[in-house]
Amino acid sequence: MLDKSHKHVTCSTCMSRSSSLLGGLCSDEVTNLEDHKTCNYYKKSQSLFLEGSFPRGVFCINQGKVKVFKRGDEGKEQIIHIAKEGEMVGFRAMFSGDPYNVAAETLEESNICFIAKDDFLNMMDTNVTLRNGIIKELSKELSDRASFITNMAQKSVRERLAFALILLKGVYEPEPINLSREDMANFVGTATETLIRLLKDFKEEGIIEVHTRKLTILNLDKLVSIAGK
Amino acid sequence: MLDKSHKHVTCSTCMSRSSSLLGGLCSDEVTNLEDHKTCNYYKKSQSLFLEGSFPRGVFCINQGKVKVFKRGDEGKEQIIHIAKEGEMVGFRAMFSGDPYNVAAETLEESNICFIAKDDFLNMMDTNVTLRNGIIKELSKELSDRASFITNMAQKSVRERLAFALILLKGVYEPEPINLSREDMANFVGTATETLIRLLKDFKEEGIIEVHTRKLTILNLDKLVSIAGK
DNA sequence: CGAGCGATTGAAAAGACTCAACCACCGTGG
DNA sequence: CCACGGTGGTTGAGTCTTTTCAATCGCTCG
Repeated sequence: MLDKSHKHVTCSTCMSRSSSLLGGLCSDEVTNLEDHKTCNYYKKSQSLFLEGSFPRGVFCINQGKVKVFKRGDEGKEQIIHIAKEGEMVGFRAMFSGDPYNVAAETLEESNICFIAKDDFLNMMDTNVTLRNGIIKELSKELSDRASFITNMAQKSVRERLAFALILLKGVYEPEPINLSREDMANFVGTATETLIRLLKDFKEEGIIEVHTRKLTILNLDKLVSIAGK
Repeated sequence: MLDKSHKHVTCSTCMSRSSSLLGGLCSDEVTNLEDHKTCNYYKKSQSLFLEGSFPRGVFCINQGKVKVFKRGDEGKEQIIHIAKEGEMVGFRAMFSGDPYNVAAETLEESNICFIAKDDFLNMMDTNVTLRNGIIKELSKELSDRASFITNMAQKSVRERLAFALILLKGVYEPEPINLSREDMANFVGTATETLIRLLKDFKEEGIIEVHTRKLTILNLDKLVSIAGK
């Protein structure tokens, strides 16, 4: 069970921070960060920010998972990314000055800290490591998305599902993967029914194991070979 | 016809530079840039860099067009972006330290300058405007790609083609759009035959006009309404 | 003039989606 | 404690879009 006291998360001892983009801060900076950040407990399915709204700061996930998604014409979500503990969410639009092009929402109960825009930009001005980390992170995501686009355009749903499960294995550590069928379909980019049928195939092929919502990968190698390059 | 003398492009008078990310340089910096950059004439279909190679610097397009693409499992190209005069190409991987995840190749004869990695990174260190411009650009592209992914996942080929033509209108200014059917298909993310059939539909609906390879948009509004949000 | 590549067309097959119905689990209130 | 209602999960059938494969056409370059 999660600690619901929002006062309890301190940056200096935060395991999520040390392995994140904010891991390179000196102790003064951490103290300063601690003074300026706020921390909140979120229930499942709560919104961090909406598409079209203007960014007021960045979110640091201390515990929990967050989906970042965009809605298509008919309102169907396309999940672009699933963020876990240690990741930061919502900083891209802060730099461009544009409103958010995506929305973010918790997938489970979570502890998430918030750093206001000005504070964060100040840190970036003074801390070269942080700045370079951010630039590197943006570049990496850009590269990931080029692959995502190519997969979406060229792979079959079966291949994409295999690929998605491999990614999800990294997000849900330790397993099992615990995601609604609809969210999983919206991540893979397919209809819920199609996703369910393919999961069934994988189950029959002994690749995965399923208990209600919870999914465990039994044969990663096979998934890798299905997913392709 | 293009000027094939690679010595002829000077940064200080370069119209492509002034409207680009490098528009904010002071005159000292421009002089310095001029000393360090090289400029080359490229024929159609020449490679700027390959997927998997390591970045040695950035490319500034003075004249011409460049496709940025990634190959899928079966070698089919997915075009991620088409860059025109004034755009810079190939800087993302430079920051992440990884090899290129995409390749770039000229679509027509082009004049393209090259700035070595160290020189560019030095400029970024000293010039806040440039640095912020880069961060902003990275963020913007990230946002574009979120939309690209969503379109790819949720729109029909017809809708995506309409969307692509609108984008291409912006790249090919003045029209006509002049792109091989295969490249266009690889941009839309479909089979060449499907693309051809849909172009034929658009032609019959009076939306576009086609002369061999050259394509002009007659009814932009209709394209917009087909493309959707 | 001929070779070759890109463009085009047709026909058939496959993959994925939609729609509709049904099931199963879970929390609620009687 | 159990019936009820609701949400999310599952299945089946039919349809439609898109792909694939094969063949033809037509321009351009040597």
